[in-house]
Amino acid sequence: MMNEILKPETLNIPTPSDFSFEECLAHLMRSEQETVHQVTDHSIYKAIKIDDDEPILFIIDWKPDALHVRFPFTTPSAKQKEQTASFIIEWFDLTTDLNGFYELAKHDPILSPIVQNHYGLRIMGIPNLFEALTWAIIGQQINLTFAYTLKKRLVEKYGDFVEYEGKKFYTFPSFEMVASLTTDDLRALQFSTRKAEYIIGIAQLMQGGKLDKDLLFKLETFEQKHLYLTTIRGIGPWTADYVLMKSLQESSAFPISDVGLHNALKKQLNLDRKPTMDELKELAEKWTGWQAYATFYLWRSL
DNA sequence: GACCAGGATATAG
DNA sequence: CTATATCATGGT
Repeated sequence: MMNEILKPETLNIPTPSDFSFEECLAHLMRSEQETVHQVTDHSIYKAIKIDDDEPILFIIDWKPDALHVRFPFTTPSAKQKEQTASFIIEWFDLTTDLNGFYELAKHDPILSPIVQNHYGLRIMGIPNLFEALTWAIIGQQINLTFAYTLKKRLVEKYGDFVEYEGKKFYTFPSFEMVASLTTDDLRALQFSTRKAEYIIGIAQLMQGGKLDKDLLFKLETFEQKHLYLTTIRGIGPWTADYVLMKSLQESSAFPISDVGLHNALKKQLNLDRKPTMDELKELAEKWTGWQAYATFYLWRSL
């Protein structure tokens, strides 16, 4: 049909009934310095690479009950459409059934009000494993504002981009690119020497085929994945949990030492101090299987 | 001007 | 094994 040909390439991705696009948007808009996506007037703009090709830009809008995806810049192949769809499904964690978590939260005085305020929020992931690892390492022990500054410098210097309507849309730097850098290259962006070593080391590990998502997926248990990650230099318990939560969709991942988590609990429990490790463990017992969602909602409460 | 940031490691005791 | 210094710099 004629208008079938003229119709721009689009993609429709159904969303669950308890999905809140606005809550997810609020998460994506939390930093002015974000460089790997942009939100304008309730539309999300993002560029990704598929098969190491040129970046593909897509725009996501939401209308009940689906995400509508446009490709303004390219006419995507069937494969590109398919990969974009899988990326978005992972990004918004659309396959997780949240009923278990919401049921649990009803009986939890800490989570209950947060879930009410942010109902429909899903864990916004970082499907790209190298990006998740790098972002976690950047965020170690520094405030989020500075972390975003460092990420912005890295992305704008070593990422690729496409231009659309006068704006640049960056993809996160590839591990191949970062594997070829020296620590001085990252020191120039004000990374600490240690973090530069960690990030380049991980990039080289990935380039050598010794670390990727498939490899982690093949490990049977959560503990095995966690152990595999923490044997890598620069990846401690917090980073492993953060990455398992944001990139591997492990709902049991629990960055228990996270400062933001501590501050959120301090606020919710009206404490004049941060919770102790014993208190954290006791609270989290009720969250078994949903620690990642409990953490993500607590972060949101800050 | 301390002190803390979405920690991890190297080194010392 | 546990304790402590170190990292780089922005925000408070």
